[in-house]
Amino acid sequence: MATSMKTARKSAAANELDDGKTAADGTVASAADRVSETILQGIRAGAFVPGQHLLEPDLTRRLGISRGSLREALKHLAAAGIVTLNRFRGAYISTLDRKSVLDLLDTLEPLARLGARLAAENCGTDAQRKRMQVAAANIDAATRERNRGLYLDRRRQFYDAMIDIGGNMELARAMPLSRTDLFRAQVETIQTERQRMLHASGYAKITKAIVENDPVSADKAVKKHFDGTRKTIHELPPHAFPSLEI
Amino acid sequence: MATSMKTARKSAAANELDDGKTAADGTVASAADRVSETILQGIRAGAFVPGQHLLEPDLTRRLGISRGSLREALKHLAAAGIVTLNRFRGAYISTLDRKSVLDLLDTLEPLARLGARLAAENCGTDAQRKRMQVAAANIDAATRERNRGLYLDRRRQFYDAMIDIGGNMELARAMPLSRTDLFRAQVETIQTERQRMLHASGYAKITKAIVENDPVSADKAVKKHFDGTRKTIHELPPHAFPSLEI
DNA sequence: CACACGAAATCGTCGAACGATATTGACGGA
DNA sequence: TCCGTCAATATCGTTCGACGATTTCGTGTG
Repeated sequence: MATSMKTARKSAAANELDDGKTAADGTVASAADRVSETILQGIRAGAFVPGQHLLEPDLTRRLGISRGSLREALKHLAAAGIVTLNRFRGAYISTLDRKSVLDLLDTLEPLARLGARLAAENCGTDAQRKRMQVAAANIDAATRERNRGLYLDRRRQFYDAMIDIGGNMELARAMPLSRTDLFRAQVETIQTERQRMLHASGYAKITKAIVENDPVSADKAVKKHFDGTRKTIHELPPHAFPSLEI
Repeated sequence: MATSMKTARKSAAANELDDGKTAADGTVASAADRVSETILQGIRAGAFVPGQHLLEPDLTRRLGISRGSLREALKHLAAAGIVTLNRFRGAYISTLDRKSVLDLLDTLEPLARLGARLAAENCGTDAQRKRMQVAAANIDAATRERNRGLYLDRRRQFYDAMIDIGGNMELARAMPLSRTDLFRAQVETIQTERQRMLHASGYAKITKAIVENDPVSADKAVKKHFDGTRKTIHELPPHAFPSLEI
């Protein structure tokens, strides 16, 4: 298992990172940051699967960066819980069992509710309302297209918009969104169509409450959203949560 | 300013880190982890102050580690918001303004309340009750001793105990405790004696609710604790929050 | 077939090096 | 005297090569 992009590329054995690309704020991202983002993106797109072993020589060659920069990136991802580092055994994409996922939901929920309340209180300009509505529409479109990578990207963008508008930047740091990407990537391929649609529809309700500047409804919509996700998790079959020990 | 440990040591120009020390679970900590912990500890103890410039050559010499390991550690701390990295200008201990602190409190509060509820639900054994009571008593003792470094260490241990007992390890990852250490270190020297005592007394009330397995009271006690802290922040003079731009 | 042994693979850490950028201070002209 | 320009320095970002430590795995032996 887990050798999807293994043989995909052979020539041009370097740099599939967006070299020296600016990071939204004009500053160029460091090599390690680009690696982190590439791996995260790879997880969302399904190129990296939970449990997969990340080999340093392989990655340095494929990404065209030095071992030092790669190790910085892996360290960063390990701190975020995206990869697990085993001394002398290497890095693995983390695997979440059912309890971890439920714990993650318990942790994320109050933060998401806070974020939604703040966004609802703070969504004052037309540009902000537009941004939320576009983000929600994008999620909806990706859901209908059944494009899993796109869906996870846009889900992330939705949260980013909500947090931005809310204006509490500490929240952006604390919310375990990357770890949630991991869990979503693990679940996305297994859940039923109905569960997928149900989950996607939650974002529209949250958006509605936010653009109407209704913090109470926004809070409630997020709560319902999480309750639904919990229900889905309970319904998932055991094989959705690999038990293979690291 | 901020050169306390500068001249303290002259010979044995290396390794004030606990070499190869085990990290509670038997595994030896990596060099970068030891550096992170040393810097964090230095912040709590006051050896590093917000705004201080961290020079790589200086730190590698003082800590006795390579530049690569140091940079891994700085990257980690930057991700946690403890230090700020400026491209080609180096690393600085982060500085929190009043809004950031209030945002941090808003973010931390729901997580702390969740942690307290879980701990209250889960505090079943005598050992667990004992651990909470000892942690609370330790905070109290450090407060009376007016030992700021000790107080911050034990405050951290209190939260660790609460989270451990609660059993939700995602919470441990998400709670911005290190960033709170930063804010506490910034505030600790400025707040009045009354404010200090008031804050410290909150932990006893939280502990009481937890050992009595009363989640509702635990939640309420944490809420009151945070309300008190917010009040303190509002009362603090402007000079408690450096505005010197990085 | 179980077990010991050794080779290969991989990781953790270090040291040196080079280019890129910010900061600093000197210099000269208005 | 003051201010702008330019070179020197300090520091960072990144890469490369090297060494020891540890795990993993294949092989030979009893």
